[in-house]
Amino acid sequence: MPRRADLSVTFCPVGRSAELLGDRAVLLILRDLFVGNRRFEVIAANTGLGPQLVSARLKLLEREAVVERRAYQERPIRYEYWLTDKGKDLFDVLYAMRGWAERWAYRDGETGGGPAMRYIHRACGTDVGTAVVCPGCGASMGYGDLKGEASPALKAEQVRRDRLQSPSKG
Amino acid sequence: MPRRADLSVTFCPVGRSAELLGDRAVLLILRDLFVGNRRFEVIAANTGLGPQLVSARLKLLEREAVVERRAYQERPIRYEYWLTDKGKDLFDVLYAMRGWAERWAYRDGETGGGPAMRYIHRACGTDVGTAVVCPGCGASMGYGDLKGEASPALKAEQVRRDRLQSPSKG
DNA sequence: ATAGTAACTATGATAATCATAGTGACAAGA
DNA sequence: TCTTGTCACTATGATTATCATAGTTACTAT
Repeated sequence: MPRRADLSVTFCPVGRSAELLGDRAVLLILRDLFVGNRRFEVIAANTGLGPQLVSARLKLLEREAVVERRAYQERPIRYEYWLTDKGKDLFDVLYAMRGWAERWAYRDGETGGGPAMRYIHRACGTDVGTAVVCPGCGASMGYGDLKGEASPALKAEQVRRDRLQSPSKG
Repeated sequence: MPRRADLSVTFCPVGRSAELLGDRAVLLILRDLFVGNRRFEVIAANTGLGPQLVSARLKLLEREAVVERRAYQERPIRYEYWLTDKGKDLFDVLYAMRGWAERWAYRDGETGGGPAMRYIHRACGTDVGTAVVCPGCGASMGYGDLKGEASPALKAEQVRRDRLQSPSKG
């Protein structure tokens, strides 16, 4: 990122968040981490970002204590990236972004009727739509309380991405 | 922005939002619009962004129907930028960003004890902290239901910014 | 010895951002 | 009329980030 005026160090909380979140690559990587994609190659493939960008952003997220690198095997040593508590607490932001997109970012019928991604409140089983408070039981919901399910259109896209990455398994 | 792979057209709702919101300038401009800064020069000064960037992003936001340009005077013709309904609906995202920053982005005592920005639920007068449901009356809150008040530290910073822009009024 | 896998790093072209300066249309005062 | 001032931008050239592509490292499996 280009060097910026020192207005970048601000007391404004939105400004502070924007330093980290005002970056497409960061948001896409966070999305993947929330969905459970923890490995470098998977994240790179699913976000469509080049490996240098993924590498740079994961390092940034680690430095910011949003993400934590854990070895999942020795010999050859391989790592996964896990959200920390600080990272998991970004769920509300991503969930709000998703809600806005569901309401505004699709043309009619583009997703085949329903939302692009459905969320079910684990505790009571209701489809929460884009609400932040469960319309079924009234509980407020955070990370872990919701189970996401991709629409057929989104699932199909994910399969296409996998094919692109490993054509041998076609 | 550099040309990207066509993975940018995705069915993933977070991905769609990220196309617009994954940009520091966009987030800072939106913040200003939510705070009530609607004029070009004020936005440029308060965000610390150059006029070309502000110009480019306002055009983008207008194209995306998030923002609407309205003349506030003829001769000489001058414009203000107003959030549309689609724009106002981004409040939840910015509010979630603010909440995360309040919880994680400040060192102890940096803001002088309290939050950088306080929000009061207009309907019942309680300080909502970083909650999405009013801890006083239990109502869920959106744009317009909350009144923001900057902490002394943040206010001081805004004054400094004004001084920078118009030193004559020092 | 060869091929494969996962997590990266290196390179050069392209594109975005920055600081700074300038433009156009008008108003207000000397 | 001439100068100064205001607001909303546009223009320019240097700097920096991103992209596509290729290569590296360290192993395992055949």
